Amino acid sequence: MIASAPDRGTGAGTDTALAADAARPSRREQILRAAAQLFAERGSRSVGVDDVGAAVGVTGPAIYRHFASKDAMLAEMLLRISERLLAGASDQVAAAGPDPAAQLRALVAFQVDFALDNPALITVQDRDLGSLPPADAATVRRLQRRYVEVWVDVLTRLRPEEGTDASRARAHAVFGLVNSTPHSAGRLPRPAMAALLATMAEAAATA
Amino acid sequence: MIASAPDRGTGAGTDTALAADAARPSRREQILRAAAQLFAERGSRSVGVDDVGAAVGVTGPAIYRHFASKDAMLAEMLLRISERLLAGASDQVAAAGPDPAAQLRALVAFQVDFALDNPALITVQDRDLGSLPPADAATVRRLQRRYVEVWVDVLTRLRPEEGTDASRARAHAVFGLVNSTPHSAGRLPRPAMAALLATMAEAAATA
DNA sequence: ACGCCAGGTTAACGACGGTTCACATCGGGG
DNA sequence: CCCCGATGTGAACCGTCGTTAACCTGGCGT
Repeated sequence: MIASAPDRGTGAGTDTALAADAARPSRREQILRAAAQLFAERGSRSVGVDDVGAAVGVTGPAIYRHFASKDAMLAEMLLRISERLLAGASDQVAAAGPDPAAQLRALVAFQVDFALDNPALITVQDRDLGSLPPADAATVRRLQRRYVEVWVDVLTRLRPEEGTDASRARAHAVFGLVNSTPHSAGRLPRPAMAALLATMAEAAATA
Repeated sequence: MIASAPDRGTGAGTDTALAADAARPSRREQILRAAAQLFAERGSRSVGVDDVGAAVGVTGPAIYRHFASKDAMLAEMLLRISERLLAGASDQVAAAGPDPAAQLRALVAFQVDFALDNPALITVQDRDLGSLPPADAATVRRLQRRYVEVWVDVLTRLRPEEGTDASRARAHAVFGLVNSTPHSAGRLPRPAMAALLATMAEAAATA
């Protein structure tokens, strides 16, 4: 496997999902970002390796200097998102104190920000999971499940009279709500969009 | 050997929107339903014509006795959904009287029922639109836009202080919420699921 | 009884796309 | 200065898949 790009020391910069180094992203990161964009627009199976190459100014086969296969690209993409989401959600809950309502607000804000920052990844994640090699798909699904469980825990603590099945359905519904941003992109300024989604999500979660 | 397949054979949730003749679906309808199911599970590009054929007990090329091409299958599928949704929404609004709140409740109930009845079609519609020949894609998008506008009108009348952009974002968010049902399938009994989704959707729409 | 057509079948074709290969290039360390 | 590893290129390989072709068959109208 190709050696990973040199890490920026202690890397103080917060990276948005795929942007490991915003200033001068390695070719590898360029490819991942371009691929995410293309996959989101047309679906991973409709995007050729040549398309991805062209998007970063390189021919198709050059991709194989950085990734073992097209599937490996998709796998890394989805694994990163899942891990980021899970870690982020856990952090938010931990940082929000013991109040479930506060935890929910933190989770919603986190998910809204993530969705607005990474619409392409959001789209790819739930569209192309099935195009992953089974082993990777299983890993991603495990991570996703744990992410959902973070929400389910909070929601169940918030409304103990509902069962966990209802909480799970609620969680999925809230994801669907927030993740609708790729469909209504750009019509509203981002802060207004963030506020609107957060309001709607919290209302739905607690209705 | 199989002149006409046994009647209600396919156990899993059959999508009512594709069931033109529920009692004895024509081979053509069988194919559309099986294809919708497969497309929803694996994405249209990952499903071969042989797979669709096998799902209805024939070989791949037999499909071409009923459809001009694989694309034509997908096109008919998506055109039907879009038309059904638009017609249904228009009817609901017309039948709900002049009160925007009542109209919204009717729209929500309609969308929830449709999503619960046709999870496969819901999934295919927003995943495989891009795999459609451009002409068909344009038509579907036109129908979808008019469907959204039905919602936007109601939402804007309900909260005139918000602009239509916010209403549009709200509409998309509500669609995302309700259409999350394929992701949390079967955990709750259907009436409970319908009630939960309706409650959440109305709360989100009016928050 | 007969022929035709709707609907199937298998085999083959052709295009597309992922992947590999053999070869260029270039920049940096011994 | 030269070798080497990293990176990229164009050509070729090959499997998959949509589609077509040629042939079969069983039921139905006349």
